[in-house]
Amino acid sequence: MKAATIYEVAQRAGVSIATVSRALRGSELVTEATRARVRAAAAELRFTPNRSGRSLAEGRHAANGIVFPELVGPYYAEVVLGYEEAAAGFGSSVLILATLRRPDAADAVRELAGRVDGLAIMGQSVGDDVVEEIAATGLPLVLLARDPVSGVDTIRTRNEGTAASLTEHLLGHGYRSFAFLGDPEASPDVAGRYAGLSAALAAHGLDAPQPVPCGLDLESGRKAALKLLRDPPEAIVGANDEVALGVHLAALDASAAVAITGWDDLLAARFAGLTTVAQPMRELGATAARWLHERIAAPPPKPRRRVLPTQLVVRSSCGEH
Amino acid sequence: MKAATIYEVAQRAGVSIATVSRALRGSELVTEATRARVRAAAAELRFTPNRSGRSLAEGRHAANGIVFPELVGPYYAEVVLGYEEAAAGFGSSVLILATLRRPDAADAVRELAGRVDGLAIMGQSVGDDVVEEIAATGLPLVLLARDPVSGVDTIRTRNEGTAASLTEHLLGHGYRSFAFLGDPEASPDVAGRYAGLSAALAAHGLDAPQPVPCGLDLESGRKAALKLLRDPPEAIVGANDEVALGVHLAALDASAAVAITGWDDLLAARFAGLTTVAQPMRELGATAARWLHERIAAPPPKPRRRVLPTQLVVRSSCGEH
DNA sequence: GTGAAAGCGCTAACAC
DNA sequence: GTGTTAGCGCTTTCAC
Repeated sequence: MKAATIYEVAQRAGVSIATVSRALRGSELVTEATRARVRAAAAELRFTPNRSGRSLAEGRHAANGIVFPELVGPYYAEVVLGYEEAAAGFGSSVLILATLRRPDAADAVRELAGRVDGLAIMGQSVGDDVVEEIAATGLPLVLLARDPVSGVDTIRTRNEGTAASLTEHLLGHGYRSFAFLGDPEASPDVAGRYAGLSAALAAHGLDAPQPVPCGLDLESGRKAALKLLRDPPEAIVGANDEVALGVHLAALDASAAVAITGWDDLLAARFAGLTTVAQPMRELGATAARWLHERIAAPPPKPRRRVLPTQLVVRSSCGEH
Repeated sequence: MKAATIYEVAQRAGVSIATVSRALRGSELVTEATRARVRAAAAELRFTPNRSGRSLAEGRHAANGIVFPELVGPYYAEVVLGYEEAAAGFGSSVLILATLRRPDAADAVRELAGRVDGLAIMGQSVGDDVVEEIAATGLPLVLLARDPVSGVDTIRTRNEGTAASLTEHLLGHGYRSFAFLGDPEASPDVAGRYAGLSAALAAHGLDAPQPVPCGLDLESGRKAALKLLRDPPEAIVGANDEVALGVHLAALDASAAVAITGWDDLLAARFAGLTTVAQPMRELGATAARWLHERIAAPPPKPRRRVLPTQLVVRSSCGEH
């Protein structure tokens, strides 16, 4: 059953396609009588305006996109869902794209860019070169959890400050030997957390440990911990909760008593008793959608920057209280 | 900076728009020399074909959609991500839509239907009437985790059988008094789980408990448990992990010793030691994308049905082993 | 208030 | 091999 077009509705209602368009979109320039007739015809034909035709004529997509790196873990899902919720509130549909492991990630992002009125791009998804290229086309953009690119809006969550607080807390427990699991090179978030740790240690006259490069998933954390636990430090700071939970499992297996902290405050962290840092992930996504909406309506003169607050969540994994 | 059109590329390369189209889409009917010239012109202009124009001309969107009810919890996120991964593999973009709490959910789904070549619709999102209406337009559809609708593909996960196994396991622990938290009326999944519990109890000459209606989130589970724990049964079967984890928290608070089970095997379940049932959520989404792809290419004569296997995951929350 | 007609940017017949 | 041209379905002037 082919979808009905505006022509068929027009014919059935005995009017022109222009009138159908006006009637259905609530234009003032139509008698209520004609409008009713058109509505009836449209209903009978189950008419829904073809989106491509409409977009082409209007010159806009009424859709926004979000690009994120990974399919794994609750973190990105939360951001995406916050984004969707806000975008839907503005009447925009949402296109999602996960890039990691796709050899053609840049192409996929370019293609996506052609389907939307605005795009949110998260860290670890595609390089700054691609971001700059797309920004140059004039497409409204907002960067999430990644370093700013000239002229583009950026929203991040606080890393350094809270990492320092976290470190202070661990120092308060009396720990003096630390390990950091995560690769500062791989992500600005991780870099910020490591920097906060280093700064706080330095403030106490302690040297920062060499970071132990480690993927941001549970299994990577567990494996990295297996080695580390042969000669365990007093405290292990994971770059995120999944890593920390992996360490937690390894420590349980090895019956090792070591303080562990994470980052993100996943639901699982609560049940593992993991000391961690809560991030407003949903709000991160929602703010992105809102900024994009504003930028599409009226580009602000200057690119905006925002750092959302994060909060230390102390549980039992960092030691007795 | 306005996006370049095919006309500008054509002019710059000194060819017709048809040649540009052919050259860029890899048609055989173009000299390598012209192709190179066109490519160069396109690159200089940062040309990306306008998606609406292309869709309109091709009569397809090269995009699929997925509709799910809620923004909360890892369950839906997993399904969506499985869907996205598979759809991207087929060259389809993915549009997502969360319906719950939106008064205009049906309209949003209709609108989405007009943007895609195929649509996956999950349980609890919109009613069967909307599904039937959209199915009638001929749009390829696949239903996820919900009761079948005439003529439409459906994929579910096994509930009854595994719920019975779970119940047998609890009976094996010696428990004879049970409570079920969840509303069978609200979801076919919950209904199936309750039915499996009832059947297994009946097989042992036991009456099924009245289900305790309860939302599918942690807080609902916790609140429902608060009442229940005044006169606790030996075992509490939660309709999903979030509910069960809520019960778990309530039981900890009340220092109540009661067996608890969930459903979904969230990451948190592992750390709470929750006995639960693992569902192939990612595969659920991926299968949906695959079926949609197949149905768009060539509609199968009969609607397909599939029930994906689920697996009992025994941990400590159901008692000592 | 309503209709005719000109695009929006692209693909694909059809000519040459 | 390449160009011309007719749509794809819709919105929106411009006439009447």
